[in-house]
Amino acid sequence: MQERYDPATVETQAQAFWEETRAFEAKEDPSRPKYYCLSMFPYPSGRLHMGHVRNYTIGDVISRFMRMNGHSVLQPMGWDAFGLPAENAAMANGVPPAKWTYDNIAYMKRQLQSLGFAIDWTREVTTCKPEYYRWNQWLFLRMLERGIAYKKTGVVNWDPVDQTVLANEQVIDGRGWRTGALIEKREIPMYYLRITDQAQELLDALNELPGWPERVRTMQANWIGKSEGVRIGFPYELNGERHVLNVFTTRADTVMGVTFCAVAAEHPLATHAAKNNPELAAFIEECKRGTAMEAEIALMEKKGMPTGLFVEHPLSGEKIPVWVGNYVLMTYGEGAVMGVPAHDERDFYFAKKYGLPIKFVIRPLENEGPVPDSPEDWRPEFGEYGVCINSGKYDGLTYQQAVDAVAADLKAKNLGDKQVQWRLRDWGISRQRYWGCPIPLIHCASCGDVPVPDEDLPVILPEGLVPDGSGNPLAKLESFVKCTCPKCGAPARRETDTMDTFVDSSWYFVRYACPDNDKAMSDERANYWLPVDQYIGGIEHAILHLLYSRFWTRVMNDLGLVNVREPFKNLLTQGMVLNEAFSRTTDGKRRYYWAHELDIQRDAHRVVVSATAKDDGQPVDYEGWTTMSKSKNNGVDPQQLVAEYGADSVRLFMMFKSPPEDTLEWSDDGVEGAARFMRRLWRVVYEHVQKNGARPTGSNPPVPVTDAQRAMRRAAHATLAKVTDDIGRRRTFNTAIAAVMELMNTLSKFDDASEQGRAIVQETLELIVLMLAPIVPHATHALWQALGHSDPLIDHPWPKPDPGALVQDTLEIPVQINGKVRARVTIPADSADQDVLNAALAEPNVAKWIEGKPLRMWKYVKGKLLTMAV
RNA sequence: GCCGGUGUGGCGGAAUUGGUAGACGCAGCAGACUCAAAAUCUGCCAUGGGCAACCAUGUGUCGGUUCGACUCCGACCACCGGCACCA
Repeated sequence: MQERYDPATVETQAQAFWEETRAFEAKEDPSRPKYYCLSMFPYPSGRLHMGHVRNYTIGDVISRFMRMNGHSVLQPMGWDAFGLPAENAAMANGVPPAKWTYDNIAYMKRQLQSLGFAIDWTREVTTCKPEYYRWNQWLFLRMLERGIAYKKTGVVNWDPVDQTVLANEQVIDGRGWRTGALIEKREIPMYYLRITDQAQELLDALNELPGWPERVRTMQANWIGKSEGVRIGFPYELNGERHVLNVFTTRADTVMGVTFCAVAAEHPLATHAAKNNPELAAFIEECKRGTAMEAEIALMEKKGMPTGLFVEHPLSGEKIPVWVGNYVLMTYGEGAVMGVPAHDERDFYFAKKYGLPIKFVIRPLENEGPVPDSPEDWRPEFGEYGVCINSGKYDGLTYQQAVDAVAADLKAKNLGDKQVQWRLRDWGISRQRYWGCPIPLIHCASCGDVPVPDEDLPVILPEGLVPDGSGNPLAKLESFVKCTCPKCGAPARRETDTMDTFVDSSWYFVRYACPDNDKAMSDERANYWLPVDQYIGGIEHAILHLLYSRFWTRVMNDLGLVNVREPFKNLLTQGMVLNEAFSRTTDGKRRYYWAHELDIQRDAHRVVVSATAKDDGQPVDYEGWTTMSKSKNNGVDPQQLVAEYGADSVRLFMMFKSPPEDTLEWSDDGVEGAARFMRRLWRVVYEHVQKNGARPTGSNPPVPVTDAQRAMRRAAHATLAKVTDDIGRRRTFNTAIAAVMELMNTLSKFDDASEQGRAIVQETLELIVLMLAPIVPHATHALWQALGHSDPLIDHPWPKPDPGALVQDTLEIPVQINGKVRARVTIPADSADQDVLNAALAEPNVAKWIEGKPLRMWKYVKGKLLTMAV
């Protein structure tokens, strides 16, 4: 054993050993319980960022821990390799997305290997390779056959200058990121997957996922958004024909308070009314400008304009004006809403703004006073449930009674009924982009949309193109587009849209089980490994990716391709890694600065006071803590840290800094602290081995004879019990590491050169090495050998605490009087409650605080504390 | 705007089921070792009062439940994630 801890040597040796013994290759071993530990695969953006390091270290700790606990563990890795950044890089550098992507993959793979993750690289999956994405295409065709995939129009962001569809991310303040042109919404044909058919099951099954965080289940449930209400039809005549404008509401009890209806700008009624109304046509055009992003629409000023058309109130027969509202979403329900200004806040302000009547039809239950006449401002109680008033035959009914009565009356008139409405929309998978999986369809003038026959799959994406920002380069590549119709043989055109990259990531975890199968999408090996026992990834994926994966897995299950319906049994959502960001905006363009490009002034609390750029001395803006991202120039390169401190110190620091589900604020301080701990651990083992020799404990644990020896052994085994629980159940690696550090501090103070003392030191060091093995696998691999063991640590069984070592004879119990600790008493561990009280009353400080006052109550919480009230 | 989350010393965090607030680490201060530096080791380290024992205050803000609240309830504030074409 070397005297000095040299991470570079130790890590090279350990990694060479794992490689020689092919230690990371997962086996379908029926004799052991399986454990599938999956981390969300990275987008190959260039280099690993700290979020990846955090994610994959968590996965590696769990994998190695489960392996030591006797499981056959699969920990795979792959690349979410299609996507927009490759096209952006291509435009910036003139390099095809494929080359850029494969170069990045090669670099990032080396980085992952240098961090010592126990990944089975024989199962590597890359989504931009035909042998992977052919199965996207194959399953898409199966969905088409079953009507799960279908075609309809969808709304996209249109850049009128570049004549191209933009992603939401490429729209900045309503303008195209490259052209600066005002963005328009545009409707184009797209392919959709009927995820809404599964809405009820996707919602119900959330209750069967106890291994998922509550917050993720809540977010998904709200996203699916089941609401039970009433569909209400407002009849109207148009060109002599009778039509019905359908709206959905959860407040059918307020139907007699309707004073207007509002439709989306894209609604047929709006289009009709605009024909002879240039002012309205202009307003509709205005509504169509701006982005398709829901968040921006929600923040817009609510605007409207009357169509001049009226509908009939289905119950009162009143004439109700129809407005166009920029806040009405064509995608929710039927693109129309009823307006009840008296009982809906948004309708209230809309009515105030445009002088529409406000009719109160609900009185709050507890309020018997008069109904407000024409209030200036909205009050929360207006929106509460109550009793119907001014509602004719419904007067006096409560919420549920009124809803039932209104629904029944509407049904009788054939103008509505109770209805379940979902917030969830079908999944649009068409992207007007080059770097993605081609949608396997052929457009024939006579046969229509014709699926590519299975034997012609995969439709291969040509890899050499370089997009220029003016639309999809595939559409300009005649050799790709020109083809013959598989049905009639006539010349035809190939679909040039590609699939949403969420398709790629919706089933990659299946393919890890059988990446080499070129005959089928999945096979029996998938049924051995699935479901994923532990999934780990960023909280930002809590809704979309996880919901799509759940949906896709159900489709595969229905087709008999996998035998699970839920892909992920347990989910750990790690928090974001944050860093400070600095930027300067000139001429509307924002530039982000690296910290090393700045002089940063901080106050005594290390809070940034000001910052100036080194190149021009001018101030830059401090944006505070935000997620590390490439665009913000605030990422930290793990490679530099690994080179300086070693992989183990980086891993230790990432696990110690924060609990895995919390955000992690990056700081350079602390990696050094982790390295210090590693050096100290190394030195303690070295000194012990030098002094006492390496004599493995074996099956006969040391027998303590002194109190100090007993205490030392108890500390070691109590720590083991805690660390086992922290890693195995709680997943709080930070507290596990803290406990080991504490044990190291205790061991440093244990100075005992006797035979028993030396054996206890040996045993404690062995336990420390075993407990840290999943977290810092390289150094512990070497230290295990130094302690005299010849078996590989990676497969050594996880130790169990010795119950005999944990027994305590006496306890120190805090004594509370009126909720404040006033003394501590030392008592035998098996004391009766009354004896503990007597011991406490004998304490001078207790006597002082009681001072003859009678005890109102007292209680001994066994082993924890004694409390009394006077 | 809607949905979800977070808030504890100078800093990251600990307190697992309502039971000792501040474990462990970072930074800082003091000392030891050294010709010196680095490395290492020891001690101190919420605020106010006190020589000390100890006392008071204290977990974003305001209020409540309880013998006892960081933990439960209500209202509010700030920040973070998601909002369907970033991944």
